[in-house]
Parts: sequence; C-alpha cells; structure tokens
Amino acid sequence: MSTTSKENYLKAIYNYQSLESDTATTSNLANYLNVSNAAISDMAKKLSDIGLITYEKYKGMELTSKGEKIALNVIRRHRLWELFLMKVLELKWSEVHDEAEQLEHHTSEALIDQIDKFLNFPDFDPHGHPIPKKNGLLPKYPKTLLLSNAELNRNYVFVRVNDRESELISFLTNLGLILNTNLTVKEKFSFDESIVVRINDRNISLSKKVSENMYVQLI
Amino acid sequence: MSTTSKENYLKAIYNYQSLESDTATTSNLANYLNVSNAAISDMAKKLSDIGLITYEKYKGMELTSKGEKIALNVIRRHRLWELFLMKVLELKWSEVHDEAEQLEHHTSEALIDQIDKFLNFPDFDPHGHPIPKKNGLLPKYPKTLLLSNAELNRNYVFVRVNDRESELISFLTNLGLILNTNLTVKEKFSFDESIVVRINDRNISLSKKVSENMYVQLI
DNA sequence: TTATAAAATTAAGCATGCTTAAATATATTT
DNA sequence: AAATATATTTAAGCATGCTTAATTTTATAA
Ligand SMILES: [Mn+2]
Ligand SMILES: [Mn+2]
Ligand SMILES: [Mn+2]
Ligand SMILES: [Mn+2]
Repeated sequence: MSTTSKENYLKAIYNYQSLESDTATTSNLANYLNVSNAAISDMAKKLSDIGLITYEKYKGMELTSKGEKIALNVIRRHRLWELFLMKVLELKWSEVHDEAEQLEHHTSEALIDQIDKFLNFPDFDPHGHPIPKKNGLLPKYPKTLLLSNAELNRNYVFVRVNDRESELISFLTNLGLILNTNLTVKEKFSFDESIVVRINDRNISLSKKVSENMYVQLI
Repeated sequence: MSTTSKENYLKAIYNYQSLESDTATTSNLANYLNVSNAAISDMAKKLSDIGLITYEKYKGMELTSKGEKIALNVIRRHRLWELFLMKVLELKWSEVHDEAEQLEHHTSEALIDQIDKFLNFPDFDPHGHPIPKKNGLLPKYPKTLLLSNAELNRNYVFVRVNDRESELISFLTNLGLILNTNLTVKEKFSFDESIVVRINDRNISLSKKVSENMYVQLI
C-alpha cells in the first residue's frame, strides 16, 4: 500500500503544504523529487485513489488527514534516524540526511520507538527541524526567517538549515557555521544578493544560494 | 545493478552453497525465497548476465567470486544490524532478524563500518552466526552439528540457531534455551523424531522441527 | 528401454514506477 | 478577445520482479 516511492511523494507534498511561500504543484514536486511531470500526474491519481490525497486535475493536490499522518510518520523516522546516526554512530552532519532518506522507509514502529526512547524523546533533528512525536504532533518551535531576509545589524541565531544538499552542509561545517551560532548581517549586495555576516568577530561572505537555505531567529 | 531482490537471491544461493547437505537448486531457492520456480529461472538468467553467478540451464547455479563478495557483504550488514539492534536498541532476540532483513539493503558502507566499530568488531551475531569481516573473510568458528543428530548422553553446548522463523526463537526464549546453554540428549523417539534434552536439571521435550534448527557443539 | 514422474524453463501477462512525446488545459500577452 | 506561452495531463512504452499455465528436460520406475 505505502511504498518507498509513495512515502517520498507524501513527504514532498507535506513539505510544500507546510510552506507559506509555495504550494505543491506538479512542477514543484517534479523538480523536488527529480522525476518528470508525467510521473507526478500519474502518482497523483494513484494516491488519490487510495485516499491519501485529494486531487482535481489541473487544480493541484492536498494531503488527506490519512495522508498527512503517513507523511508525518515518515518525517519522524527520518529525523530520529538523523539524530541517532549523528549522536550515537558519529556520522557527519552532512552525511546523515542521505542515509536517513533510505532508512526512513525500512524501519518498524518498534525500532523507531526504541530509537526515540534511546535519544530521550528529542524535539529537534541535527538540522534544527522539529521531530514529530509518536502521537503525530510536532513539538513547539520558534518563528524563524530566512537569513536572506534578515535585516542589517540585528542579532540573530542560526537555528535551522535545509539539509537536502550535503555539499551545503559540508560548506557550513568548514566555515564553523554550526547550529546555535550567533550572527549579524553587516552588508547586503544587491547585484548578486550575497551578504556579509559577522560571526565570532569574523566577517564571512555568503552567496544567495547559501543564505536562502539558512534559517535564523531574532534574539 | 544490485537491488534488494538480487541481494536476497545471492544470499540464498550462498546459503545453499555453504551447506554440505544441500545445494542451490531452483526448487530449493523458490521455496527458501517464497517465490515461484519461474521467478528463480528468470532471475538466474539476469544474475548470470551481470556476472554474479554461473548458470547452465537445468544444471544449476553457482556464485562467481564477484557474486560471493556481494553476498558476504549483505550477510555482514545483516548480522551486524542484528547484534546492534539487540545490544544497543534492546530489540528482542526474535525480532532482530526480520528488522535486519530490511536494513541490510539500505545501509551505506560508512554506516555499517561505524556499527562494526561501535560493537568493537564482533565475530558472531545474536544467533551464533559468524559475521563476515570488512575484508570479506569469515571469522573462525567451531565445527557444529544439528541437535537432531546429536548422540545420547553426551554433553553439548547450544551455539547457533536458525533465525529465519521468529516463532521458533520466541519459543526457545520462553523455554530459557538461550545460546551457550549446556545440554544432554536423554531420549530419542523414532515415531515422531522428537527428543528429550536435559538442561539445568530440567527435562524438556523438543520436536523434530525444533531440534533440526538448533546447532550444538560437543564439549 | 520405455513410460511416467518430477524439476526446470519458457510464454504470456500483471503491477509499479518511471520515461519521452503528443495533446490539452490554463495563464499571460498583446 | 485572440494569440501565445506555460503547465499539466494523456498516451505509449520500458525495466523490474513477480504470477500462472504450458512446454521441455531430466530423473526414476516399470
Ligand atoms: Mn534530512
Ligand atoms: Mn534533518
Ligand atoms: Mn538473521
Ligand atoms: Mn542471525
């Protein structure tokens, strides 16, 4: 019923659904999942048939409560694995996402609950994402904004990062830019939308690509 | 190239190949893997085409050194996962096999090496099976025989159990029959091939089905 | 040795999850 | 409001890994 592929589609739809800035369109999902638009249309029919999304041709799709429940469960497995791999098995910050991307589809309820327990029921994964609880609810997490939207000369703390590109994570690690680092935007260049941030008395230049994948919180 | 299905076939072939009492025939594999004979013939062609087994129609199949290497690698992942799940995540003796059956196909080299290291490079899994080393070699392990073939009134130690049926493992657990238990066969009944074994001053009757899945070592 | 039984293979077909190319619907310009 | 561009869906087809039914090969018995 819920294969690896279907789980990934549901997660992707959830992702767009929970964004206020974007929606789960066919093209968005195709791009996100690296498949053709035709594959999305195809799967939309199937997911709709089994009651996991609502779908009207040309109008887009939405998770049903059943579909959302599955999506959150997969996300829970993903994020618990990430934290476990990092804290217990010492995998790198940049490696855990790809590994979890596989494991999330092949982990029983009993196993994931043991991992949850072993980690003492954590609220956040290594990239600052909230971990859905066994009951399906997300823990409370703070309002954040993209670093690319942060204002000049105010104090922020780096609290979350998009983990889908391991290169980016490695890059940040090399810069010493780990979660919970304090920073201030000192300059913004409009010609390439790069910025200069001050971190621990060091000025670092970050491209648009980088700053729009980092989330910060005002302090 | 090497999918979940192919990995399972290679493991199954390895299994029969390493048995002196049986061989990797089409029917054996079909029965072991719970698929039709036709599926085995089909896959034999494919595995042969990609150089993982040698195969002559009606004559049977054998792993090439390339195929055996993959098989041993999957077995390594399987057994390391089993031990890790039991020792670290406290899954039950009867649960770890089914869980590992999935995880073995979705674990990177980096991760399995970390698990190996975390467990301090163990030689045996929870069911007494030797764990292939990173270099592809099996650790030395003692000569054993099936409990069903053990002689009356000699002292044996229970060292290995077939882990493919979780019901059997639960059954043994309930009897207190864990690995490294000493035992003596007191009676053998020919009419149903059941036996009576003496364990810790208790006499226990075991069916043929049970005794031919337990391996013992003479002491 | 020939007949029969058992084992293995081939043939045809199905589900899943993709692809590219063609068709159609929706959005944007003029 | 048409014309054009963009987004989406449909059509046809492919790979993988199965199935059942038919056929062929090999093994066993008479
Ligand atoms: Mn992730
Ligand atoms: Mn993450
Ligand atoms: Mn096992
Ligand atoms: Mn085992």
